[in-house]
Amino acid sequence: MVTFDKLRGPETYSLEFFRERGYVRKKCRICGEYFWTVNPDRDICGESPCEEYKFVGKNLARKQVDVKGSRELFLRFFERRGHQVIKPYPVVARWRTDMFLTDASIVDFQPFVTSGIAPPPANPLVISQPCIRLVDVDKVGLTFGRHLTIFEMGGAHAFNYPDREVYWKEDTVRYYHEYVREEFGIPEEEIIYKESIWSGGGNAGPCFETISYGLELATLVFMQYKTLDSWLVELPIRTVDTGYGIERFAWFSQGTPSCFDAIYGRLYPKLEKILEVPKPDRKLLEAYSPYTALVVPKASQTIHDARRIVSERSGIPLEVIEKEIVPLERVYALLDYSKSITFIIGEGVVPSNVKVGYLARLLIRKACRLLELLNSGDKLIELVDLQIDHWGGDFPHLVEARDEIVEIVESEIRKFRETIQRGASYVEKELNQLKNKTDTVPPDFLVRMYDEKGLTPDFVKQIAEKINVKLSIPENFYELVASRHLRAVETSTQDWIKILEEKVKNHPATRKLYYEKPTEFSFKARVLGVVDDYVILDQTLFYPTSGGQASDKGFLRWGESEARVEEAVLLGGGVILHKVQGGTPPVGIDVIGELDRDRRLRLMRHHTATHIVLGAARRVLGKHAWQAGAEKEPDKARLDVYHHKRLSREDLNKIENLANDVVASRLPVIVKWMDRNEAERIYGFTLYQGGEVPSAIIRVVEIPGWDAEACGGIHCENTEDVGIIKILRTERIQEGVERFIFSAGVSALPYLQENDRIIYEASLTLKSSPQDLLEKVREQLEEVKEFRKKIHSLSKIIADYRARELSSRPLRIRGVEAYVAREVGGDKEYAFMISDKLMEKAGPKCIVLVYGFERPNLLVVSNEEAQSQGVHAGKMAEELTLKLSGRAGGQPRIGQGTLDRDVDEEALRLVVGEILSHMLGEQPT
RNA sequence: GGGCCGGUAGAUCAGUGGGAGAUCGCCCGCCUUGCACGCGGGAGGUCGCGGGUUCAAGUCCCGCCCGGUCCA
Repeated sequence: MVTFDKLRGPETYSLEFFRERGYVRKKCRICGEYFWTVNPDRDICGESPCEEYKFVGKNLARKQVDVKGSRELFLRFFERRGHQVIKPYPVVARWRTDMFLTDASIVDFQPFVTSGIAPPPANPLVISQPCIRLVDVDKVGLTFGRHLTIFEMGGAHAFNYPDREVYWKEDTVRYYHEYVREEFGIPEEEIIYKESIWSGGGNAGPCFETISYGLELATLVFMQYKTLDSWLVELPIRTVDTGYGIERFAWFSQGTPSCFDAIYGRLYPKLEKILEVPKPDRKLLEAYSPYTALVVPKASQTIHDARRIVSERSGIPLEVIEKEIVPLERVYALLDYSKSITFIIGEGVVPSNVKVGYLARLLIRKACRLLELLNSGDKLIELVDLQIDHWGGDFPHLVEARDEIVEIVESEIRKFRETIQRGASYVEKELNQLKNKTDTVPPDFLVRMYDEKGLTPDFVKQIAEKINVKLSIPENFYELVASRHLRAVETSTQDWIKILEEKVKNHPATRKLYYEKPTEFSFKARVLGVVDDYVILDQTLFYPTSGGQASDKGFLRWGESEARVEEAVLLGGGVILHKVQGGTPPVGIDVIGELDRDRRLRLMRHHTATHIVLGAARRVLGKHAWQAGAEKEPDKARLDVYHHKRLSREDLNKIENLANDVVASRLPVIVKWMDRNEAERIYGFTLYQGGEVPSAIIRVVEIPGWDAEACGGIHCENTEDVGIIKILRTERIQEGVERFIFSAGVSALPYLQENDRIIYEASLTLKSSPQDLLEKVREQLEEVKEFRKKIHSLSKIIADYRARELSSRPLRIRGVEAYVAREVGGDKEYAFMISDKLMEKAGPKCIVLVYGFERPNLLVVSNEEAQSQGVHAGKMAEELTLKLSGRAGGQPRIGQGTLDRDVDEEALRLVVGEILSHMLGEQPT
């Protein structure tokens, strides 16, 4: 074990090669880092931000290359030096659970190769890997292309095993030196090697950052440690991890003002048509560009600071920068974002609010906002199209996926627009309300808008300015957001597994008979151990819960005894535990294991059906319909897939039909163990629908011409064995993920029968037939509506009639008229109709109605004149219930309540009279 | 996975425990050569679903469904 400090000494970096070439070790007077140079007078390391770019506008390289040229030059150079060229991996790192996007070429080989679980596809190898990094997403453009969210990393990799050394530091540096000398003609005094330590993804090692003319062109990493807290532990496999900046070499070779000119130079005419941003004067750019080296993407340097520094050093006034450069920077960022979007969506990522989908959404929204600033709000699709054209030659999968990419990006833009529109009107309303009450907007308003409506502070401010509300964005805005999300850390529920693993660690891995004899249902095995209720055998046919397939159940028998197997559990070390009920067998004897045959067959059908449905979903919905999760039980299975909109009835029918076509086609289900690299080569990365598979040899389940997945499950031998696939229902479990719940073979029967029963009984109840049921239900609903209307109009007629009747015999007390009635039926609406009618006449009056069939309800209404004389309807209602029964309450105009016991009209008149006299007596007029 | 906001007429949304509303759209009529505007009238609602509290729930509480959004 060593510490990071130990790596900092000169001995780590001192090479024979440097001695040969006359390199000396110097310390940079600006950043204080050590670097190697052949020029003993040099005292600046040359890397940004210590020095400005020295190559802009100059023709320093032996040849000029674009991205493709740069990539080819790099690959061929190393191919000639014994490296095998490997095709690039996806930018979406689906083979890893610890990261979403491929952000370096070495990621392709982590963790399986670098940790020794699987061999590399070749050794040494060379690859040009598209990488996506979103850490500096907001600074893209400011550095004129030194930072990109998407770039190609030229990786020359050698994996050094204890028994096989390929090459290490000396050759790595020699290769680099040769490359820049021979291919680009960079003179030795301009090739600087700066010492550094690289650390990431749990690994670390010393490295050289190579610098020429102020630009870091490559990083040469010697990965040889695992990081453990602050300690470094030696790895058995030392990995040469070099990253050559393919775009940076192109930029340097062309000497253009920005890296974007080098990448997209020939695209500008088309681009100007789309965005209408005039290209600034080349002289201005060449004067400005070198100083963008001084911009560092750190929080300590605000965008404003950066602009001021560049303005001072370049002598270009801030106003000119704002007017000429800033719009261009936005165009640069848009080029970069739209390329990232194209690549991510092109690999089937569905924008959402979770995981990698969230990153895709973030990029699309940032791009939309930038386009709005350039008054080209609706041009993202055109940019994406442009990117597909531009990169389609080198990455043909983008062209194949064009329609899907466009559809998904369009759908996401639409969602964003809706969010913005909804949010804008909401903010305006809220702010207008605030404006009436106070001058200052409370600080949590911005946070609330961001959290609840997804509106950024600058957007809210924009709206506020429109309606003349002053508002300032707090410096610590994102901290305020974060503080809203403080919560308890989730606890691990896997502790019991760890305890069991500890208890069985001395047992050998259980032999998996279920793979050797997937069609057998009974077996003989020896009992190796018993832990609590768990039995350990030397071999087993019981398939343990894994890969979403539920465990087998059955019996263990020995002598006259037997125990029920409730579940089989696979532990980390490969030991399978059989959880039994009804006693455990003695250790050392032989037992007969017998599977619940019906259960196993149902599980097999559901597992094969899951692969078939996934294949159908991918064909109907698109290649983006990756599996997001799956579970197979005996009675049903569920499959979650990524998709950007709700499944329609039509999608569902298509998928169900297609799946059953495959069932009926009698396709064999082929299971084979394959070398990982070979399987990836033949089937591609769609193998990993179920997530990462941590081994060199993987089990591939293939339905020829339909689906192939790395899968550990037990399957039918032929698709026809599945019987039938019935999709029972679908759910949207979260944004961008749809769930299919389906049942296969005999398991589907109870669901179908239940549906039949419901329809049958519904038909019977409605005195209809299953065929006419739908029409009958519609008719009945119409009828109910009609009846409602009829009741309404009849109520009106009766109410008017009753009102006339009542108006002839009011109770008169001190000039106030009281109309009292016990209505035999009616509802609240009817009672109000009577009251409204009676109230049409002038004069102080109140109305007391008891109505309703089952429970007597009470309504008291008092008009303004009566109220002014002291007749309070709410209080009257309350007092009525006190004298009679029940409870009531209300306001001066209206009182309502319920009586517990019925009351006849005469008694009611009497009580109302009493209360009214009392009320009027207290406040005599 | 966790947090927060929301779901009321075809659309956009008000709604304070006590009678379900506004605006636009739709239909009819008036005005007009016609259209738009204007005027008058009308249709359109299981207040997401299910429980609970209450004399009384669109409104308060709980659960579920659906949508939005932020964080990991």
